Formats: sequence, C-alpha cells, structure tokens
Amino acid sequence: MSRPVQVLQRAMKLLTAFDHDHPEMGVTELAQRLDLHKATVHRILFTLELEGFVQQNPATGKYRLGFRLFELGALAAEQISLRREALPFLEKLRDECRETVDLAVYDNGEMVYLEVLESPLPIKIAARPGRRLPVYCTASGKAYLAYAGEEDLQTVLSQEMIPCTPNTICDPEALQEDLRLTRERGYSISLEEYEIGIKAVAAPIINGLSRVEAVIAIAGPAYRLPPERVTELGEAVRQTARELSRHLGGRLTT
Amino acid sequence: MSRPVQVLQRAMKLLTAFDHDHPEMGVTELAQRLDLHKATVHRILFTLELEGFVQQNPATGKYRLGFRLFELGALAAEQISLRREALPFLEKLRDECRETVDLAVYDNGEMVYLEVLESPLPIKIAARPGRRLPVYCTASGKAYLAYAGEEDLQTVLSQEMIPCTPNTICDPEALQEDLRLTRERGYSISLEEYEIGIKAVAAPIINGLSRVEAVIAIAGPAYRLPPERVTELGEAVRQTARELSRHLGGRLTT
DNA sequence: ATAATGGTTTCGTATTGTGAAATATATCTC
DNA sequence: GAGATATATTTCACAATACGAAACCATTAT
Repeated sequence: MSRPVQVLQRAMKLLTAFDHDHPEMGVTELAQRLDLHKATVHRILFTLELEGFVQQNPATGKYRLGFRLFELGALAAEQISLRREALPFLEKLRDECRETVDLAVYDNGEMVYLEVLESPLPIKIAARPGRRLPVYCTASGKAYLAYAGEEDLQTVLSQEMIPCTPNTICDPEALQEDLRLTRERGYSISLEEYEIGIKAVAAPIINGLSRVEAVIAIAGPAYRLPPERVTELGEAVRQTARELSRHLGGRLTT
Repeated sequence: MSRPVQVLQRAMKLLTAFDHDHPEMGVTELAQRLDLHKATVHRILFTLELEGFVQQNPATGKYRLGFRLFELGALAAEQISLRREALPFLEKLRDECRETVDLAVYDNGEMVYLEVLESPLPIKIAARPGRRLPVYCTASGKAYLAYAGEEDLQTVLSQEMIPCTPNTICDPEALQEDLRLTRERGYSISLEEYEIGIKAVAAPIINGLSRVEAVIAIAGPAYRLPPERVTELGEAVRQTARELSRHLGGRLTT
C-alpha cells in the first residue's frame, strides 16, 4: 500500500483543528495543538490561504477557515443524497409538530447533524449542520445505539460517560436498559440529559441492509413538552423515520 | 516571501476541480484536468481519503468530496457573519413576498450564493448555497456591478459575454445603460436573461466603507411576475437591502 | 527600556513526493 | 473465451521539496 503524503495529512489535521469552540487560531497555538514546528505551520497556512482555504484576520494575525471551504462544503452537502431525500420528510414533520427537527449520522463515536430545520416559534432549539454531539445522552445518539452494531455499542459503553447534566445516564447498565426501552417503543427519549431545558425524541432510519443509516430527532424546550406531548412527538418521529426508511429501502444511499 | 507547498496546492486544486457538473471523477480524468501524473493524483486522493476529505465510490472507482468537507464547510458557513446577520432580513423578505430569496457575494468574476431561502410555494426557483452564477446577466450580478469598483466592471466588460438566453444583454454599452438604470431605481432587474422562465430583482448591501459587501435577490417564475409585480418586488428588495446595510453600517463584517 | 510572546523568513539538508514503468483489474469487442 | 483497451494501483531511484533550527520582526506587557 502506498504511503500517504505527509504534508497533506498535516494540512488536513490543521484544518480539522478548527471547531466552533476554536473558530480562530494563530500559528503558535496551531503548532502546539498539532505538535508541529511553527515554521511548518506557517508554511502550510500560507499555502492554504493562497487558495482561499483559510484566511488571516489582519487585525489579530489569527487564521480561520476560508471561503473555498464554504463552497466545497456546500457541494459536499449537495451530494449527501440522504440529506436530499430526507428533506421533504423533515419539512413535513417540522410543519406538523412546530419544533426543531434534525437529521444526524454516527461518525467516529459522535453524532453529526446533517440537516437542521428549526422551529418557526420564537423560542426554539438552535442547532447547526456539521455540529457534533455525544452519543450516550442525546436522543439522536440513543436512537442510534439502540439499533447499532455491537461494536459501536461496546465502544460507547467502554468509555467514561461524563455527565452533561444531573440527569445524564452514565451507568452502562442503566443506559442498556434505556436502549431496551427505546427499542420497545420505537423511539428514544432524552429528558434534559444533554442540556438542561431541552427534551428530545429520536428514531432510527433503517436502510435496505437493516443498518442504521441515520436518525431523525425532534427537540424542544422542556417547558413546552409535558410527558404526553413527549409521547406524541415520539410517535410522530417514529412514523416519519419509518416512512423515510421505507422510501429509502428500495435503494442504498451514500 | 516563503514558497508555497507544491503538493498542498495541487491537492487544493484537485478538490476545487469538483463542481456540481462533475461531482464524481476518477484518477485519469483528474490527472487530465489538472495536468498531473496519474501516480501523483492517486497518491493525493489516497491521502485525502484517509482523512475523509474525499471518498471513493467502490462501484465505479470514482472519487467524490467527503464528509470532512461537509463538516468544515458547515463550520466555515457559521463564521460568515454576514450570512448570520442577514438571515432574519432574508426570512422576513421571503415570508412577505413568498418567492425565493438569496444572498450572494462577488468572487473571482462570478457571484456565489451565500444563503438561499426558497419560496414556500410548490413552484419555486431552486438555488443552492455555494453555487456560482454569471455576473453580467443575473440580477445579483448586475446589482453588484452597478455599484462595484471600476476594476471589477472593466473585468466583466472586457470579457466576452456569452448569451445564456435570447434575452441576455451582451453588448457592453447596453449593459452599462442597464447598470445606470439599476442605480437610478436602486435595484437591478433580470428578465429571463440568465434562464428562460425566471425573472429576478436584486439590490446591493453597502457596508460602512461604501463598498458592495453582498447583494440580496428575489427570483420567481416569469409567469408569476408581471411588470407591476416586478416593480413591487424591486422596491421590497431595495428596502430590505437598505435596512440590512444600515444594520451593518456600524461595523464591518468579514 | 527591556522582556516576553507570537508571527515571519532564511537556508542547508534530510526526507519526501515525483513520475516512468510495471502490474492489476475491469470492461469491451469479436 | 481470448485479446484489446482503459483505468486504477504499486514500485522505486532520485531530484526536488518540505523541514525545522535559528534568526529576525512586530507587538504587547512589565
């Protein structure tokens, strides 16, 4: 097997070092995070900037992701056929329940939002495509785990589950029981486990090979979601996920 | 000045070779487009794939943009503060006029959609963030040119304007006159110049340094936009662009 | 005024990326 | 089914590049 291009890997790791907690970083900070020499980091940034992949804030000297990545990301998003096919289902669900609806996939131990349709109400759960969230304490993550392969499940259970709120389920056995209940009712529930004030329900999209392709979730402010409303939304998201699964069942998507 | 990293530039040009007309390409095709050796292209693709920047379709052997670019693009989009600040204005305008509304910027001789809010009506103009469109025959482009610097204007006028429809204005003097009328009424008009069946109006967002930061456009199917409706929408987009310009005027955005 | 910190540049050289050539795989034609 | 064609993948000698140590520059803090 051929050897990967070292400086290319370094550059990609550099780009991936930016996240929404660190949208801007300087040469020295990036060098420290990536364990690279400042001269190397500077040379990579200089080249990325020439092609518009990063841009330097002249006032601070720090760098951020550039316009070319916005464009490539938009093109990459267009090609996620699951997103495209799911959109009408998400729109219908959002219009019916008037809460924030999202589509997420599992990736490297976390859930990543592929699409978010926010509630039309003034008070709503804000989320963004591309954002990552933990698996063990979110409705999306639990809907995934309940139907995931044993390997993904053991990966999560073998790692320390850090409490996000006092309601976070951190005991592996309690989580397994929660996942059993999820399978029983066909949708997961997160009651202020990931963030105080937010409740959510989610259901899996199963593809033609009986694998969890993605999950659909509904999230809302806790005060607007008494138990009977949670049940209603759970049934709605289960129904939508089932319809989308059926819609996708005839063909596999990437 | 330091010398850019050659293989990094090559990799970025490779990624930028993908567009919505060419979402998937193989090693040989990319080598031809980029004038690089197949072994070089293969090595770059192999490395990009390791980090998730591209993925190979096992069925066809061709490559497409990968999930990491989707994520980076989403993060890059989040940081375009103009997009964020403009969104409420775009939403209000779209809800009022019930046609597709978009925000675009000028980049390298073309307009690029930053944000698109599609009409809620069943028949609507579909557009996508990240897409590019010509300057001389779109409402967005003409709104930009009317207020752009002389350099951008001469760049466009000195290049051949290829007709997109029988209505495309290709004569430099006729275009200049059209731009004069645009400045006079405060918004541009494109009557099926870019695509048969589509009419659009657009107005510039002027920042605190009196430069055109972006443009807002409204686009709709021609049959739904008789002349008096075009005038209404023109006034509406002009008003929204002015409000946004004022909103942004106190601070420069990147 | 000096020190500390972060960004930028230089340049000798070790390491890497290159591409010519070969091999492997898949598809097409007869 | 054999041979031809096209594309993808791999190998390896070596030329060219990327590297990082050191120095320099600019800004901020003391």
